[in-house]
Amino acid sequence: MEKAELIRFKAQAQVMKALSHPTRLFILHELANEEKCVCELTEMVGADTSTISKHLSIMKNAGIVDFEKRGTSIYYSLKMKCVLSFFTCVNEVLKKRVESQMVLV
Amino acid sequence: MEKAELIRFKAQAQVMKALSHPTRLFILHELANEEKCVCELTEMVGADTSTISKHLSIMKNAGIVDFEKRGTSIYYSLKMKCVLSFFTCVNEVLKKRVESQMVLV
DNA sequence: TGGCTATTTGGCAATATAGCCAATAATAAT
DNA sequence: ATTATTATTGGCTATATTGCCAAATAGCCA
Repeated sequence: MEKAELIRFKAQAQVMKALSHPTRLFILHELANEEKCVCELTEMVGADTSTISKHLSIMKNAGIVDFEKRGTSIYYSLKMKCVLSFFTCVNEVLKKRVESQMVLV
Repeated sequence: MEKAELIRFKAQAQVMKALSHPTRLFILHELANEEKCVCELTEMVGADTSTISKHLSIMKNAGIVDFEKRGTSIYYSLKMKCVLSFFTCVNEVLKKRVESQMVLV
């Protein structure tokens, strides 16, 4: 593997990793509909504010979400909507997996 | 977050996680062209055979790759080609990130 | 100002992941 | 049969991730 290739794969992996946690997928799912502030997401997930803040920070650093300060709240929104298209495929993968498990029964 | 939702997000996260490591992305990239045996991938990556075997196992469990034994070799192939389509978007994310860094200079 | 709410950051402990080596299994070739 | 080749698994250590708490920061309002 070449060095330039490795750098690119690392960068891609970082973006994918930002989409590899159940809570972050939930957040993505919510932001797909409309922007939400940290407190709203915290409430919905039922975790500590700091935990949600860190998840959002990971997604922000990956370039997936954007934020805007309004009053004391910070509203996060989905910056790269194209990531939503991943889930058609991911769900196909899951479906195929279930199907092949069915065969075993 | 509902329980059924959580289960689904966990399953999706597992698939995404299988695509969140530079080496696994390299493997994906190679398998996109043609099937490869573990020894070929090991050679290309330059890691221990056991390391590559474990990476392949993660991708196999996620339902992304398939394998076939032929002789003493085991050939892995890309089962879910749709995952390749992710990278158009991932590269857009990376491009936007670079662009916004450019603005800062 | 002082207090209140919203968010981020640092620190820490628990857990998960990665990668090497050694041991094992399965097939092929001499 | 014995030996060589290919791959998987278990074990171990190093590193990364997660999630809570506590502390710090920032804006709003009385």
